[in-house]
Amino acid sequence: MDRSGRRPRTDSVRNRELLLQAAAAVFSAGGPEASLEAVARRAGVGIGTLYRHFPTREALFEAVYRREVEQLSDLAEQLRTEAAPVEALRSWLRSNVAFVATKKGMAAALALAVNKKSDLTAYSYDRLTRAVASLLDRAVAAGEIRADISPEDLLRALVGMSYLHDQPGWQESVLRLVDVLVDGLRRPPGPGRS
Amino acid sequence: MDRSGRRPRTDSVRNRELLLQAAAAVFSAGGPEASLEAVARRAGVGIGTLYRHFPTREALFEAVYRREVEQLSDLAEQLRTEAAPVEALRSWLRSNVAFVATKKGMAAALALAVNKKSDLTAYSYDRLTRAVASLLDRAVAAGEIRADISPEDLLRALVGMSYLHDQPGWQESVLRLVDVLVDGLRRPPGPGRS
DNA sequence: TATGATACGGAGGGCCCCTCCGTTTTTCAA
DNA sequence: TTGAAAAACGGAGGGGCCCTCCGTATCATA
Repeated sequence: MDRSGRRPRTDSVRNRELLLQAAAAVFSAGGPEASLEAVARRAGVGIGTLYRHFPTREALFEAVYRREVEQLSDLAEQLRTEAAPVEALRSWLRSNVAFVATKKGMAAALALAVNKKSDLTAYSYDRLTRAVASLLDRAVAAGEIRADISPEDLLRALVGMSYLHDQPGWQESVLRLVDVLVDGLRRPPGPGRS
Repeated sequence: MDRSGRRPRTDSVRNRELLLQAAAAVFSAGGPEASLEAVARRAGVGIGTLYRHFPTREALFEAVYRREVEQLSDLAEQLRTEAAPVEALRSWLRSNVAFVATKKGMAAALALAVNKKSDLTAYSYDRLTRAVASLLDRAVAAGEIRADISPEDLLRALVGMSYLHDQPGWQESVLRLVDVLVDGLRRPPGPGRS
């Protein structure tokens, strides 16, 4: 704690910055070598220094992401005054997708093993894709829903929406989202954006 | 390999089954104690036996999940002949949500640290939720989209949809799904299911 | 410059991953 | 029934990572 009026030590400030940069680099690369010890090595500081600055894995993650999150927050503010309501919403959602794109490697690195699923999904997704495809194709053939969404896309959207929820009652919200998604599928590809 | 006509050893068959049951139990519980060594301990076999039956973490995961995946696949076949097209699709999607509910603990366990995000999301989601809420509220106020979807739900849906994609070109499919989602939001809460 | 406050580094205990190989169990033929 | 070959078992052990602890080094102030 720096309750006193003392200035923070310069080496402390410098090391904190070094650690943040190293963490961004190491985590973005992802993979198994994304350990906290690797971050410390890359920053050129001892492991103890890393833990003093960021007591938990999550603390480090949060510090690195904070700036980017604020960027997205600012973008929303900007869009709110510069675009029509629905288009502003759509535009922000789209920016968020791009944001996740550049940073998902980092998220995977934090999960330590998330990106190892390529072999797993081979069987599971193939099987489930066939299942959903059989339903999707029939609905499309009946002319009741749009035809430009693939079963893979739909499946991933579904699993993804379920995947991140943790609160009690999350199932209700996912079911509501499923209804929205289906409503969206119902109309033919409308006058899209831009 | 058992290229010969020899019967498989009974202890081998028994241990394989013990391991599958132990893995389901340990992984469902999730948490940090979901190590492969814990699975072996619970099954009452040596760690070497586990690795002989399931050389990789993914092999064990796949074996446990195979039955449940096939169950979902069968359900689709059944629905295909017993319900109207769109309702069959919706119904299957909903069953899938329930399926993920019971098994997400296992998925988290395999990722080793995925469930540690509760503290992380506190800040990040709060910030991003405010951002999306500002846009959502305005669109709702303008009467252009339905009002029963919370910003939290929308955000999680979005992140989730992005989260599971790995193939090149995944961004396009996510963007397409975002369009579907928005189209779905556009109409007022229609004549929902059941 | 002296000194107390602050930060640094890395050794070390614990847990886990995965491999390797001596030991035990099982199958099958005689 | 018996015994030898085949198959499977178990766990020690090397390596890596997590995180803590504390003696040492550095910095801010007087």
